[in-house]
Amino acid sequence: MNKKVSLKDIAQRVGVSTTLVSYVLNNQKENRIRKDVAQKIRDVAQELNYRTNQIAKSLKTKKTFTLGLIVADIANPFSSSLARIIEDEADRHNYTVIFGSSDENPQKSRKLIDTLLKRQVDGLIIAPPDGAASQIADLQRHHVPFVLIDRYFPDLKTSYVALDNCAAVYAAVDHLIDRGYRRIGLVTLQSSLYHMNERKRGYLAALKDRNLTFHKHWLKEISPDILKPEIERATDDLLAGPQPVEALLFTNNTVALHGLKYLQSLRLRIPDDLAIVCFDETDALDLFYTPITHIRQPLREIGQQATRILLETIDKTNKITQVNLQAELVVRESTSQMVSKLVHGR
Amino acid sequence: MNKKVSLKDIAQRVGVSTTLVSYVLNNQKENRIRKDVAQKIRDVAQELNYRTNQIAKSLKTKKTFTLGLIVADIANPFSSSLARIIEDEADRHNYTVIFGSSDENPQKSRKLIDTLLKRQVDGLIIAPPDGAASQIADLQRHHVPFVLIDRYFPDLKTSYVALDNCAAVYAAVDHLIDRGYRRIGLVTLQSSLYHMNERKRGYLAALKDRNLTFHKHWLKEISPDILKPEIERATDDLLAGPQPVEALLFTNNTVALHGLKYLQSLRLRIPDDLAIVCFDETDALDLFYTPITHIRQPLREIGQQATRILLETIDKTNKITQVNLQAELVVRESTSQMVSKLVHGR
DNA sequence: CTGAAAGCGCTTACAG
DNA sequence: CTGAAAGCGCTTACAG
Repeated sequence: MNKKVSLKDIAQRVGVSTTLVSYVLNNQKENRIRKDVAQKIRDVAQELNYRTNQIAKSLKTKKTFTLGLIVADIANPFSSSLARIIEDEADRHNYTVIFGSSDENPQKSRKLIDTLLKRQVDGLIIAPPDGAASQIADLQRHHVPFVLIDRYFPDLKTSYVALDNCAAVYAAVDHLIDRGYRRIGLVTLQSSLYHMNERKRGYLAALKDRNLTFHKHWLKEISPDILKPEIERATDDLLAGPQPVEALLFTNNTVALHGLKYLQSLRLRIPDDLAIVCFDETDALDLFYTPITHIRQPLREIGQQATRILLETIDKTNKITQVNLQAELVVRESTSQMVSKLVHGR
Repeated sequence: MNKKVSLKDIAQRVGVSTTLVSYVLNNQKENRIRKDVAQKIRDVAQELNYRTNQIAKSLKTKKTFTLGLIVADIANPFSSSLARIIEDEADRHNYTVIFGSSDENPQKSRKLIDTLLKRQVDGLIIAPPDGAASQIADLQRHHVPFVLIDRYFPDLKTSYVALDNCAAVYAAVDHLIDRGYRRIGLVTLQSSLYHMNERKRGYLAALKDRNLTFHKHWLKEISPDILKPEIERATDDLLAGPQPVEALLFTNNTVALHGLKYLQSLRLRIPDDLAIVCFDETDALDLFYTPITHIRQPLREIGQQATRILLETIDKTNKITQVNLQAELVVRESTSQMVSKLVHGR
């Protein structure tokens, strides 16, 4: 790269001090600087194609205007949609974002936090993986500005923006019951993360409140490592036997994707053979032949609020803000009123 | 945040110079430094939880170990999949990545380049929007290390990693003709970007080489701003009249998504009523009731090669590398052998 | 209205 | 084997 032009270069060219150049280019002390000198400085800066060295500026001001974002996997549409919203909101405040994917792995997440902190990001937005509670507690202890998204640790008093996952699933199950379904299965991920437990809790609570006895084989907890085969086996199980489930709820977009794919291959008729609700809204859902009832997270709200809260925290460091948002149940044909099995063969 | 600990803090605590601390922590001059002193320094660094200030280091070394990535839209799975691959490859070389979305807008792309350069990224990976040729030429003139991905400007001698788009579409159309289809439509985006033109060119060349006369109403060029209604109208057009098309090719993932959605709503039978080929592979495709023949880009290759080429360029600045990769046609049921219209009503 | 100087937290050529 | 000192490119309190 060509030697970059610095304040000093401009100063020499104009015949003033770097102090003055700095003031002018930062629009400071405008009333105390001679108009013609200021203009000359601007002209030369323009002419030399000057570009602030943000690194040098940051070293001095101790502010990088950079945010660190740690998601589970930027290739997952849930993460990348959030990333886009955060990017835009950050940009609105002249912040830039560095991202990293943790792959739900606490070692990776720890390494990412370390890397980002070395780079002096002004704050972090983190979707923490299972097992990251201690790292988060560390951040807190060292007064690093951060806000959690999507997941959080109820034992830790930190800022976060998350969904009321229990209520979201509760509403979905309630809806299924309203529509006449009684044997309702849940396919979810094995995880000790709070948000996943909440989804399970919402399911159980809804069944209970409607006086449906829960059969434990209706609840399938899948290992994330061998997602596909396990989802297929779980689905087979749920549909086997004399009392197959009549409705199925998938608790996130990955599970839903593989689940729906498998149902497709089984040539099951939705909702006649099986009603379906999916957690998360994805473009993919639209291509399924039956429009799918799904739980829509307010992604824009999550991303924007997280960014704003983080920026506030960066300014005055002691505030903790916790935001719980409500999901929206988007009702489509995959949960139409149940038709008795004896009749539906039309 | 707590006052961060610096080399000086460690030096004072141990009673040595910062010089020594710097050498030890960077594993330099190891043979010249007393083992016990080195150990003591390491211990104290550990104890104080020291973390290098990468900003200060960068200012001195003029290297940030940061890459800038400009994609069209990080929320689009094509971009985010590439981002993930680039992230991993960069990480393998201890680089971190800052990203930004240009929304196919040259003003945004220019602003992003400016922001990233101010932040002293060591190099850029860019999927340039239509109209960005001059900015790219500027980068080149100022010897900024960069490599283009997905798109490039044939008039500019720059590094890039891209697909042989013409061959990709040619092969797809050829395949359709092999399978008995004669009236083949193309739905693509209005764009003067080379890669999009190449897709069109591949389509026309394939028809020509197989002696099929091209009817210009088979080629629909859609405005990206009003994608959905235009795709619907284009599809209607192509299917109307006494000579509707028998097969349709969508030239990218966004067009494909909207196109398939619309076909779905029309309750068209694929491939009986219409054969389909989509450009780009997405999870979404798997949910369509007929498995879709599609053009698969070697995303891993694109992302990894782009990253590696950029890192090479950063080291020795004068090299230009241009990589053209071949797509793979993944044949599925949406392009099964054509059945004569008179017979297919079984 | 303007500038000399210190300092942000590192690295590193040089001297001893 | 170790350290004093200069310098990366900025900002800014202070002096005039």
